[in-house]
Amino acid sequence: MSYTIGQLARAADSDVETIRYYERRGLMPAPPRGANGYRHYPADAADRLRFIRRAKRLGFTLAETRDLLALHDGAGARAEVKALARSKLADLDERLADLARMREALADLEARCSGRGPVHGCPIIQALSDQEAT
Amino acid sequence: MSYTIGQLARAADSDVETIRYYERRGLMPAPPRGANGYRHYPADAADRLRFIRRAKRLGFTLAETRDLLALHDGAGARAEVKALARSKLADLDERLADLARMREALADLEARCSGRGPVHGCPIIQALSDQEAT
DNA sequence: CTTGACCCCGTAGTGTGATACGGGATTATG
DNA sequence: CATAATCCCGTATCACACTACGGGGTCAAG
Repeated sequence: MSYTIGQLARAADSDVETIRYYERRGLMPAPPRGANGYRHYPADAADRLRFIRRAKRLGFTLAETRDLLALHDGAGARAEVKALARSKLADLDERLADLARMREALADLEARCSGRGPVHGCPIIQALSDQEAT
Repeated sequence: MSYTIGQLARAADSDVETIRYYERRGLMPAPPRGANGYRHYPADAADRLRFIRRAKRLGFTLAETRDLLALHDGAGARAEVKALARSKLADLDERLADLARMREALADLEARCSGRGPVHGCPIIQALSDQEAT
């Protein structure tokens, strides 16, 4: 048996509109249609949706996930998968470093703010207003 | 003397369009206009643009920065500034934790992938395809 | 056989932070 | 005085990942 799009959405804990969106974006292949035009999904379509969700959880964008799926579908070498992973890892490291820098700067300011009295003299506002700093 | 929008953009290392955008978004107050309709900015407008840039570097969104500016402009208590900082700190911590989790999961997978041979059997693809995992 | 659930499609809207475009007025430069 | 630079405005576009809407066809249950 095959799924309708609504059944697939329920089976994969996804959403009809999202599945149609993934089809437009090239992540889900266009399935065969019945005489009424309805999409008929094979059983493994739900796996593909889960694959997409897991890739997203690892930080891959839909475009990158599409590439991973293409690799999964058989075209290419394992080296390409590793390269995608490595590049995403570098991306995550960069974002982590950025966020960590923000966090430290803000934590320092927050610690120095008494939280009492008027805004005037608040070290956070002062730091943001600093004439000197860029 | 006062700045035209272009002079202000140069002085604050910003951009004419960005300044107009900040005005629309309520971060920059609408300045007085000349007879020709041109905006005339006071000298401290450049400080305000720098304030915005610094707040962005600390991770505040434009909407949050608008709130910080309102506080800076005199309305409110220091406690509100500290509360905004704390809440943004919590936000940053959450994003850091999310990213760190992603990073660890992906780093593990990446380390286990030989990078040689066919995609079939690749631990990264296998993890994404796992029937069991959510 | 009607009603409601489901499906189709294309298009528009969301939020974030800008950036670009096009047409028209004004001002500064040579 | 011509021309280049700058200013005005509203609207559109970008990336990202959806989500919603409107209008119409189809299908299953009572």
